[in-house]
Amino acid sequence: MSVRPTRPALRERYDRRQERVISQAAKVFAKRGYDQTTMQELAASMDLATGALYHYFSGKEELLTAICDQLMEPLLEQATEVLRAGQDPEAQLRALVRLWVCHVVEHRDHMLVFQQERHLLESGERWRKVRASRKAFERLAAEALERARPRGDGHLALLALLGMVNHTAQWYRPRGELTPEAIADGYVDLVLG
Amino acid sequence: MSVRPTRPALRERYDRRQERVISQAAKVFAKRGYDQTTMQELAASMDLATGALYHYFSGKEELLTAICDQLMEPLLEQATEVLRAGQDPEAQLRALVRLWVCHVVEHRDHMLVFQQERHLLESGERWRKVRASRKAFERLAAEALERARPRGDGHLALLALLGMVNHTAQWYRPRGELTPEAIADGYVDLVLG
DNA sequence: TCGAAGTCCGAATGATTGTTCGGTAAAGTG
DNA sequence: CACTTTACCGAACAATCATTCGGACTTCGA
Repeated sequence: MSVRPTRPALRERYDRRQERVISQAAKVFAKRGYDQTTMQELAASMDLATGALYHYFSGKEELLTAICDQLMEPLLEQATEVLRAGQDPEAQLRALVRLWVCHVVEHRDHMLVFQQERHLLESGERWRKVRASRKAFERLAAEALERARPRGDGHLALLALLGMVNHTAQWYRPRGELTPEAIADGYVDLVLG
Repeated sequence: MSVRPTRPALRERYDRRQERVISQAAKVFAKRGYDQTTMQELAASMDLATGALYHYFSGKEELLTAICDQLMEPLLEQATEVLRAGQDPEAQLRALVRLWVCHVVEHRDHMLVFQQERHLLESGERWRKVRASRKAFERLAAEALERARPRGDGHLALLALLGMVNHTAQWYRPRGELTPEAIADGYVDLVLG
């Protein structure tokens, strides 16, 4: 039941496989829905028996939080990095939104699952970390936007930007005409007028 | 099992109660999630026994499609109305977005349920009508936007607008500072530059 | 007022499904 | 090579929950 190996040689493999399970789960959950996906389906989709999943996770819900963590943590980290670079405000905002859109696009399945199960976030100790990450990221975005757009009410602009970027997960297709960078630039253009 | 009364005097009451059940279901589903809500909980939340729900719907999934219909149909109808009025392009767009935001805000629960269960839309005969309504509305919005914003690539602007407006359901609170009209105008300002 | 139609009850049911667990094979370690 | 840890299997279990259904009560229409 979800016990990380002691032996160093196995630990790496364990971690790698665990991450693969998370990604695959995100893919299946995104397509079929979290509740409508049975553990058996999920296991079958990665050529495992149902019991095997419990080597990597204590249960279905932990799998869900893992998906959210795998989504939010690298984003928050990279965003902090970008804003530390200290370019001029508009360049910072553009860099942040580019990073963000790229992340959404690369983690489309994670995003869709996250949005589907948004109602779980509203309460429950288990979700504290995810809630905190989301809030922290939104604060970074708010500050970057405020600096790049000093006049006017930034509040609605921020909400609009959040809407655009998050919504991107719903329509973006890899073979589409727009690159993630072009999308991000388009969004920033809208928001900066 | 979901048989509409023959007698005129009862038909009205039946329809009224059915609508109330739909709205209440939207509320509970939005808060707890569709799959995580049991029929017993749902019935209890409206002081009914579980069996009573099957007077109005043949099953849980029909309740879900009813929520989507109750959301999409009046919107599509009113939108068509607004665009038929034939003002100048920008006024048309503003009117449409106002209508749209108001609708989202008044049917917040419906919207949240709709978004949660978006993955069901992707396939299944049962969802054809809902899919068609959504597509029809998006087409209206696209045309209105195109007319009001003749130069530039309207494609990304449309997607951005869809994102903003739909996302509104996630943060809007009745006691907030922004009125639906102010929100709508803010969105249009962003999109028209 | 009478019979039919409608409304709702709520316990029982049948199917589904998350999770457990005893066992087997494989791989690391000394 | 022993032997311990790790990886995985997959049938069985226990719990949950959508749906059914026979009946009690109410309202309508004539």
